[in-house]
Amino acid sequence: MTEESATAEPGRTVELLWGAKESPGRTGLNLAGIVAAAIEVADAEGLPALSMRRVAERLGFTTMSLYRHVPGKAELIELMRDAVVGELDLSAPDHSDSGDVDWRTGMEAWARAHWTLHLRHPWLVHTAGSRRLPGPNIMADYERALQIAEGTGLRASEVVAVVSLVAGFVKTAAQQVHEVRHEERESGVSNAQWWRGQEELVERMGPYPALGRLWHAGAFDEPEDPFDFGLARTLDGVELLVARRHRAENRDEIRDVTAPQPHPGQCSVCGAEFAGPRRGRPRDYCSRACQQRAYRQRRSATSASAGAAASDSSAGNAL
Amino acid sequence: MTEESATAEPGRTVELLWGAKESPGRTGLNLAGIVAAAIEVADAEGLPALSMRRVAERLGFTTMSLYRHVPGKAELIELMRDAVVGELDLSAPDHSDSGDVDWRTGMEAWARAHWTLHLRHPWLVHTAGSRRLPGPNIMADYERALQIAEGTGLRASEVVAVVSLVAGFVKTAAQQVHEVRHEERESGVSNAQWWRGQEELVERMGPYPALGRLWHAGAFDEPEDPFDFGLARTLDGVELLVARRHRAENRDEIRDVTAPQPHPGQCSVCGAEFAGPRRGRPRDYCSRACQQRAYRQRRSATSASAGAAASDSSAGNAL
DNA sequence: CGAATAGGTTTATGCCGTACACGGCTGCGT
DNA sequence: ACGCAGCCGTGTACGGCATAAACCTATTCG
Repeated sequence: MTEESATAEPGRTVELLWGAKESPGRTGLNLAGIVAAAIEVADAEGLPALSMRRVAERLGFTTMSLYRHVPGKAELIELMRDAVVGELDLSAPDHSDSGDVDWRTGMEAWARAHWTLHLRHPWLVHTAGSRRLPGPNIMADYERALQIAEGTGLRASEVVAVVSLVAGFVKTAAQQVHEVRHEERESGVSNAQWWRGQEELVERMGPYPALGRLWHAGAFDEPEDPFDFGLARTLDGVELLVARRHRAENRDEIRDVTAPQPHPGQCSVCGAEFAGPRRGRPRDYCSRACQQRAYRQRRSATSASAGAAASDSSAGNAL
Repeated sequence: MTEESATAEPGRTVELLWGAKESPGRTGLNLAGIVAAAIEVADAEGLPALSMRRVAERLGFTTMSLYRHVPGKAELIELMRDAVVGELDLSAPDHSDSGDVDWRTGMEAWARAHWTLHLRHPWLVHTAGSRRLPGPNIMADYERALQIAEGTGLRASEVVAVVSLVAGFVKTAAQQVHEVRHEERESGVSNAQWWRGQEELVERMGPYPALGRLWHAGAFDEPEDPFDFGLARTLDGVELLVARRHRAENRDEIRDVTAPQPHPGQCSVCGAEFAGPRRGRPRDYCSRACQQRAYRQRRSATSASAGAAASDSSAGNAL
């Protein structure tokens, strides 16, 4: 998986990524052509099949000729990443209405755009996304995501974390789907067929009661769409945080002012709206059940993470 | 990166994973030793440094000797996966209290256990997790996760999706952290240092206003812990779904969750219209009798519906 | 006109996974 | 006791990989 990065001067690669002049009239090899050919190979045959040889052959040149234009394979992949991110449409920033409208629809659109990108270029999930030298397209895309996430009104560090979370989710979902697809292709057995074939196994060697129950309930016959399901949960989770923050803010304001108003509330656990008491302290939860849930949640949040988990930071990757 | 899997009979590998007898008295090479050595190499030097040669050297044998015990590298990695998952502690099933207590703390514990596993074995994120031939430890762990997720009371397909979501999140979070760590090691520059070095860049070539704002707000100096933050959001998202389901059930299935409805109601059992209370929670039933009918109905409806024809499906990976 | 330079090529090095043929050992049926 | 089969470790070899270094040739520029 390559893994090695630019051994030479970093200035060279930044020039490749950002300079991008490359007089277009030339006849022979050029950077754009190499990158395009590499993307074609990777799209068609996967990252492991991507080699300098294959790219050079496709272009009708010798292997080593590529090295006149690209420092090495790692940099080539970096260039490929930036190139495909350039396919994304960054338009529809916040065109109309109010300024910070609806971070959620924006975030969802961003996620879905990346999702289709991953479907088009399966090899993306196997690339590292180095913090070093993010190309211009990647930077623009990251900026876009941050702008959207800023609409949540969360703290700066949380905004960044939200973008990482959503980007990470998309990547994982793509990974999972491609895994299944890859195995289907390789074995010629569709996933459904495979699970059906496992029926005997599941039933016979069944010290797996839960798996058995779920299997019999059809969980694997009519599965949830992993992307839609996961994205909804993830954004719900973010939205809940946002709602809690807003509530906390508004609470202060309202309390300072003359309070008695029939407080319509929004449950800080399930988000449902409910009619609060007309006087007295406004309720936080729509039901005893949600109150209990919140308690458990609070309790579990106190447990420190066992792992060392270097506190050094970890801003890292968007795409 | 290998990518190829068992070209030979699949029966062989399943035997390796599950058979595991391997009379322990033998002096020479054995499967367990090979797997252990491979794990040591991968832990210490990363997956790309893992080669059959390196493993063999560490054991004092020739490269080809390994092939007497393992069909190939792909299978060796599969064995490594299963072996490290075996390190997990599957205890604390649902020891006490009521049956379905607190899926959330269970799920969080499961996630944290996997998190430390990924910190201990960074190469895990680069392995595929094939649906074929999951080893016994992986199966047991998956079963465990499903059991926990069943506590949500969600539908079968959703339970599976929840496990995939959480497992995927852990993997992604680990990936992001290892990426950063790897680059730090490689470049000798800590992440914080790097971002500080970017200050000029961000400011100078700043068509990145959001990035600039967040940077100045210290988002990258004191970032959120990506694991804790993401896990909380993810589980919040799931919990929201659970809460909504409970509310919907209690309220009797239909009816929009967000619409509290004006007071005059229509009995959801007999359909009769009736005048509801002028304030407080609107009633769902026109009479105590209908309420009771609904209860009985709900109780008998516990029987699961049989899954129809199998669609494409996409169950996939846990770990 | 001479020299520098950019672009493409050739050759070589050292990794990698693994196919294949071989040899020594051990145990079993005769 | 003998032969033979099977297991286990070995040696050699092949094709593929990234890439370092030297080389060859036009074009360009002083």
